[in-house]
Amino acid sequence: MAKEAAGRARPGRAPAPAGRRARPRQAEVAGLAGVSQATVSLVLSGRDIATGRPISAETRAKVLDAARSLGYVPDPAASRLAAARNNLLGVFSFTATFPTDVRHSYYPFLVGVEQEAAAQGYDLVLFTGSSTGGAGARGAGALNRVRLADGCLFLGRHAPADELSRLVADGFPVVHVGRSDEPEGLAWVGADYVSASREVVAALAGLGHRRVLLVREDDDAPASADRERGFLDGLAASGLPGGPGAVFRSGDPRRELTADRVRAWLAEGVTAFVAEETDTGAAWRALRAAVDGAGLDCPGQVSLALLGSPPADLADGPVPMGFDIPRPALGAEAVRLLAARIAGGPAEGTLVACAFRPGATAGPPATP
Amino acid sequence: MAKEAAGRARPGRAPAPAGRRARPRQAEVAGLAGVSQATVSLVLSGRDIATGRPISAETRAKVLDAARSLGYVPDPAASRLAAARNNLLGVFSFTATFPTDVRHSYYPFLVGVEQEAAAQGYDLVLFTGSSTGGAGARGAGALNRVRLADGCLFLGRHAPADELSRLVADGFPVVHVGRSDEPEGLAWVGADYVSASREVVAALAGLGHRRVLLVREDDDAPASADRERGFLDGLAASGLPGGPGAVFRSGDPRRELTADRVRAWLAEGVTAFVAEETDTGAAWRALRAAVDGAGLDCPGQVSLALLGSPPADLADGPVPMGFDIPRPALGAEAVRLLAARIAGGPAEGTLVACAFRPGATAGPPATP
DNA sequence: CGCATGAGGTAATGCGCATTAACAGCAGTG
DNA sequence: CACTGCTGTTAATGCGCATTACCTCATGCG
Repeated sequence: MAKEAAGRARPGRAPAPAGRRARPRQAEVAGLAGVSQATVSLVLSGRDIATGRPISAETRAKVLDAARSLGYVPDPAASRLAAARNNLLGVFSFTATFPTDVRHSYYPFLVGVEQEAAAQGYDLVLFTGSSTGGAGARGAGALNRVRLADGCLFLGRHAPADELSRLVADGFPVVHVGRSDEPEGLAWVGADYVSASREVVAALAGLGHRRVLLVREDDDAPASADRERGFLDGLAASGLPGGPGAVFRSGDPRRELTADRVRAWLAEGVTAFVAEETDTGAAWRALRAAVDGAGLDCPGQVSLALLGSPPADLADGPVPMGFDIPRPALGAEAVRLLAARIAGGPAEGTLVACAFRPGATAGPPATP
Repeated sequence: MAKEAAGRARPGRAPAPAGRRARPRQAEVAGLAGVSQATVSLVLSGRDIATGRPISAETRAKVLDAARSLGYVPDPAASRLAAARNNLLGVFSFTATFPTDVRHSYYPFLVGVEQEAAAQGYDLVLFTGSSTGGAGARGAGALNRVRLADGCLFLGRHAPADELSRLVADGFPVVHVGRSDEPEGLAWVGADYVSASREVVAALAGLGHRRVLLVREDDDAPASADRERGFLDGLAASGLPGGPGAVFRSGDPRRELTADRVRAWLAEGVTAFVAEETDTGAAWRALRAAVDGAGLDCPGQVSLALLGSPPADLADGPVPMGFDIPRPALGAEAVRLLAARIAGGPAEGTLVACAFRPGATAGPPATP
């Protein structure tokens, strides 16, 4: 190449967006220290020692002095470009509820996610519109935005399997928070609803209950299926009657959960009710409303349990028997798994145990 | 491997960190579409229309199809390096408290930030370790990480002015949530504590109170200073006695806020107390404890007001007179300002009004 | 017919850093 | 004394994208 220093207009960058200048680069540090840019990079990144690259103490000192005196700070964009990774983890949520509700289920995860991400040296990218179910989450290919990060966490009961499978197939590191078999090869961390639900039934059986009924929503998320399975397992383990008659699906307008219906169940010998928790808390609300409507005393005349934590707006009532989902722990575990996947680890599923909560809504069955 | 092409061994990057499948780049999109990388860049950035570059509709379509089918997404680091922008907004917090506390002050902002960011077409980067005061926040130059984003929001009462001023001086777009004069030229959005506090005092004066006392923490954040100023302004406007005697700084062990002290003030003619809100809620807690300890009825014997919203764990008590900080609105406004700064706008300060809350802790003064 | 004009696109370049082959010096060996 | 093995440093290269100078065709026009 010939005439450069001459008056040739050169392509490439424009003359710098006014105001943004003055940041010293490694090249300038190198000039001041009288070494090459490569040496500066080696010294400043400490890669000289780590990789057995020998750099004399004298050179090190010169470079460090020069860097300090110029106030050098590395440009993260450049570092990340050169290193082919950006230390960014994505967070994307499919929970389509308004922010006020989301606050209660989404944020506890985030607490754990953030702590563990910090521990692993990652920053987080929140894909906007995802937690609010807004425009950002819509449209085919919207999920592709997440490829910007080194890997991504997905939250929510109903993940779009087809969209996800594309990412998984491409080998993009993905971890779903919540058990999921849908896209083959998807890594996930989930709460162990089966064991936890079984434990709740066992506790009720231990109190003397012989007929227990599950109220669940008419919705087929894995989380609901797991609770039902644990519930039925628990009945079987305690020798109690199971089968379809032990499960009531609410949500259907023709099968409303009314006070009358509750009275009818009691007449049939049911002494305890178990509701599943979801992000809306609908099943638990309906159950409580029906029991209150029937004027029943709890736990005097009827025992109640909730397979999860009560929604925040019902927090003032008596603490229900049930279990707590360790959301921060789940978030942290998800980050660990994701970091492992980014490093080339396998796509496995992990269950995290829930904590049993005795509560104050269950007692011995009433003797008629 | 046989010497490819020209047989020259080439330095530069290693052959990609095993397992990490390369994200599609513009070059691959170009290959699939049968055009050059430059064309892809032009089409995908929409720069063709904006700058009057002519690109045929046919070519546009080919490029867009290819990009979609490959799931192309631009590399933020590369965009940033080449063009100095990547549609990412940073969020960094200096509030160094444990997550449980943070939950109540940090998250409401985030709700507004996320909504507005989505509206403006930005995704968010949460710099980890910042809100938890963890490793990520430590060390000089830790703030430099935020340069990855196009601009950054800073939250927290005590921003390190020296670190921030470097960013500001370099022309990096920064907005602080909370009024701040510290680094010259720092843009901020803040709640109008002065007006809101004045309004609370006016309300008390309107009820007939003639001596009102402010309980504040021994801490010199702008937010505290503003409340005090509004309080004193309010006293003056209503012709009530102000001066240092109207303000009590708690926090000092020798000046504890005790029941006895409260009784003494009442004897001196004080009939109402105002406490400032901070992230810990210490002043309000201390005041309530002292009043309760003195066995005083509120609002029968003494009126109370809180310059802010009550901490979540005290939410069950009577709603205090005071004002609510519109945190989501503040967050949204901060994003708008930041977007404007990125676009080259001025570094201004903006005040957002707080909503007066009548509450149930203030009434007419007791007649002795 | 010769040349300007414009449309549609491509080649070349660099952003700031990390990486590595290659080179320069310099002691020890056979 | 050529040769190998070190140690310390540098030149060259590319990461993925944005930018702009420069091509190549048609077409219009005096």
